[in-house]
Amino acid sequence: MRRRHVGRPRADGSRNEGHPRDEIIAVASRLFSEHGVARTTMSEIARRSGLRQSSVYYHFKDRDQILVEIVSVANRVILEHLERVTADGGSAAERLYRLLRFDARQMCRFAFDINEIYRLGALQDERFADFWNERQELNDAVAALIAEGIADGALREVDPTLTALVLLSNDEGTQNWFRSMGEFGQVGGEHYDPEDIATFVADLALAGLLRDRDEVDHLRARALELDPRD
Amino acid sequence: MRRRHVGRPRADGSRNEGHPRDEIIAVASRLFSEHGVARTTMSEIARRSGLRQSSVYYHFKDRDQILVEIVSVANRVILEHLERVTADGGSAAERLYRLLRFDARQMCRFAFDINEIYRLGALQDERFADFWNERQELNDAVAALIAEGIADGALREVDPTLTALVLLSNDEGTQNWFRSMGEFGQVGGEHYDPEDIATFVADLALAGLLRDRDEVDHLRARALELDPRD
DNA sequence: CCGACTTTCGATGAGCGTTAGAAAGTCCCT
DNA sequence: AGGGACTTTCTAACGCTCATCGAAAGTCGG
Repeated sequence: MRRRHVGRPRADGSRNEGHPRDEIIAVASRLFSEHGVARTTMSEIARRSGLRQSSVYYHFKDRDQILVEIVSVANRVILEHLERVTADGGSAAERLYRLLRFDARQMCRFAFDINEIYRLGALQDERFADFWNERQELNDAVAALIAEGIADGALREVDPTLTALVLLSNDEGTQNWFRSMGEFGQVGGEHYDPEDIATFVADLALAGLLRDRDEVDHLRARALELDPRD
Repeated sequence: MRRRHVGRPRADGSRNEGHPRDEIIAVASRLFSEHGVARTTMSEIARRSGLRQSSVYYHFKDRDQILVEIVSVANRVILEHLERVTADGGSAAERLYRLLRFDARQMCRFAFDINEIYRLGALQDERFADFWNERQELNDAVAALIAEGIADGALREVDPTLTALVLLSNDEGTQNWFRSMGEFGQVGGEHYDPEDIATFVADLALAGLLRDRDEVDHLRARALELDPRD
């Protein structure tokens, strides 16, 4: 049994089923996505949540707190997929392909910009600590996958840590132009969707890493089978 | 013959040889780089330039104007290198390798963050128009290089435009973690410098694109010879 | 019905980017 | 040498932002 609307009523009379926190997160997420974090004001977030500006601070300590809440989802989605991929088994190369493709797709689809976090979050530790830890976890997992692939002879001999960093940041970089493409319509008259891009990025990465490059077709087929378009 | 200190003297008595514009650009560039664009205030820029806050507006229309001035350099440096590479001749694959490596190196070295521009500049056209046009020019050039490489049989058959976008954004993505690495010391206990990273990124890209992957060693050797560490 | 708790409000303050107009010099012409 | 034009900087002010504070308006449990 849930209490019904405890607390002072809102000025505009609106009521919110479920936690206002969630409503704020949803609204902020969309605004951050549309206008960028820097150009989104607390007033705007409050207004669209049916609240006065200062009321948002009852639910969140400050603006960055909202950000943290949103971005922590990003890493978590990919880490979850990592677990699934691990559970499914298959060769290291196959798991790597699936992870990279999923990550790139996720980046393109993600409600807003991971790159902005690097700017806003890089300095102020503490609050973003969880984010960076999970990021590190992801990076270690990819590095381990690469090391495994090298060990079993499927991949060329590269530095696993460096390669993991480069591959993950490739995915993030992809988001840059994909997002601006959305705003400007197309790039160079062509249109690409997240599926195409993600698949191509994964293809290119493994074509560069595999000893036997013909293997890529097989990996792609497996990935499309196990992680279909949703 | 140059006039000596026309205009009202500064409050703090400081004098500036050369144009204050250049001083402001230099100061802003460093601050943007250290703290990010979003967290750099006009007061801080002014203070370090020996000016009062509002005096900066005599030299620049607004904050973004300073940004535009700085970032326009980024594309231009790479476009210049493109010209040099074109003039030097060599196979399409060789020119592509050199361009990618230079771009990645440039990104790591660049005083501040290209990714932030995508966020801040994406929406407000006009002022950033030149930046985007030059970016497009670069992209077209890379796509043309790839097309040429496919035509002469050196590269696999890929979509030149899509590949160009992905490769360039890879370079940009690299900057993300390279920069945060610098702040946090190292990543995973390892240390990488821009040369290593850039060379690896170019290696990986061409290993994925070349039909004959053994060719990479040759391309790398040529690139190191023609574009030595500076 | 009353006190405790929850949620929102309105008022307020410090700090930001930006604008406007005055001020303090140099330069050039007579 | 004097004075007007020009250049560069200043001080003062405005409107907007994020954030804090204490009061207010409801529900809940006894």
